[in-house]
Amino acid sequence: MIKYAILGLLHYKNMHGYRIKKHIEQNFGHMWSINYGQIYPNLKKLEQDGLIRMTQILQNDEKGPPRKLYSITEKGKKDFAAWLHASPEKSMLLRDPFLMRFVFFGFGDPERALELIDEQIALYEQQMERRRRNLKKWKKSGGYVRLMGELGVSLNEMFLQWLNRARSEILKDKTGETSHPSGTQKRSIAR
Amino acid sequence: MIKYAILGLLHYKNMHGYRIKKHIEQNFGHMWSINYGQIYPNLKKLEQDGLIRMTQILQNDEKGPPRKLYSITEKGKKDFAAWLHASPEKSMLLRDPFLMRFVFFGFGDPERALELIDEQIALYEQQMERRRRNLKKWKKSGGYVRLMGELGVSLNEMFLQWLNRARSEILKDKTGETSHPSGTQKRSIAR
DNA sequence: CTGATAATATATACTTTCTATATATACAAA
DNA sequence: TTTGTATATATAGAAAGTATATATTATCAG
Repeated sequence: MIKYAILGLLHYKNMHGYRIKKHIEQNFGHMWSINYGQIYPNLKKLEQDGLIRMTQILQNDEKGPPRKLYSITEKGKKDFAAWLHASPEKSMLLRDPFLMRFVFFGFGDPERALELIDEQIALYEQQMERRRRNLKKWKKSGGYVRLMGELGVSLNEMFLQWLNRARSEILKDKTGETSHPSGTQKRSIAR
Repeated sequence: MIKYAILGLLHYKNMHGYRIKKHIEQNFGHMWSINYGQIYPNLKKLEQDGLIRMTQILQNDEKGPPRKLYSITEKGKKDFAAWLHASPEKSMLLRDPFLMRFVFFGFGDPERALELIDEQIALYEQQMERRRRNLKKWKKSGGYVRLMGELGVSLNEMFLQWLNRARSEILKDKTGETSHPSGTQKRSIAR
């Protein structure tokens, strides 16, 4: 999929790897983060396959080594268009080391569970501000990119609400019935 | 992270690979889907590291080849507990081939974009039913697992709302100003 | 002016995750 | 008897993600 993120960005303008990473993080980087170790091998492969081409090496006028500017080829545009109009094969994938812990909190210390929830709340409140700021920038720009930004804000809001609800439920359970903590899992998995 | 999903599940009871996959999908499989190609190599590695142990080979009373039952060791429990109480290193990752297309819909055919959105709406309405059904089962079970199920439902609801909003906005844009489609991206990426 | 630090940029080795496919067992149906 | 289907394990290979090395230049401290 990184392949198509790169091909898509090169529709806007010619870019070098470093810039591509910045754009990926700023545009659909709400829930995405990418690495140089993913960018450069992909650029190499795409060039080998003739989907992109290195057009020029720019001497960096600020600092650092020269930039390798890539542009998309006709073949690349065709490949991208075919992908864009195809029905997505796979569905949404959400992976979160916090949520992975959450389902198992019943095996751990409820105090620590609450601490970790508070960490998450703080983290996503911070992120919320950043996302709202970015949204203002996108208000002017193309519809799809703006809508994507709005999804990021909605997701963040929903998650914060859920975290707060979880927090108060666990707190209630802990103080209310210390002898029968419903959070203590034994064989409570659905079959 | 799959490592800890396996170690976590083995806290409930001894299991074989096939059963572990089913449980992963049914418990936190809202946004997760796992493959045998991820299960068996992990079981192998965990056994080598002494975190789990193959306790018995059960002759399958239904059909198919014998099952290899694994149990968690003391070392495994210690490793799991340390992970459970640690602050998560990385943050939420959302990867979705539909959303990846969505940000680039401006480079494609708006008609097709609407079709793909409708596909997603149909898909998530189906999923919504399944999730609500599962939620009823979890009402009885442990707090954390149930809360996790509720997150799945909230996420699904929010996403469906967003899809419908996106749908009507794109439709409005298309019929309203055919000469100035705001969906047509040129250089509308945030810097 | 020399050396340390920081920002820009590319590159590669390695690990984990994911996909695809092969193999074995047994029951049921055609 | 072959074909299909459900159960179960296993492995090869591709894609994604992490960690780290290297090069270039500006800036600032000593």
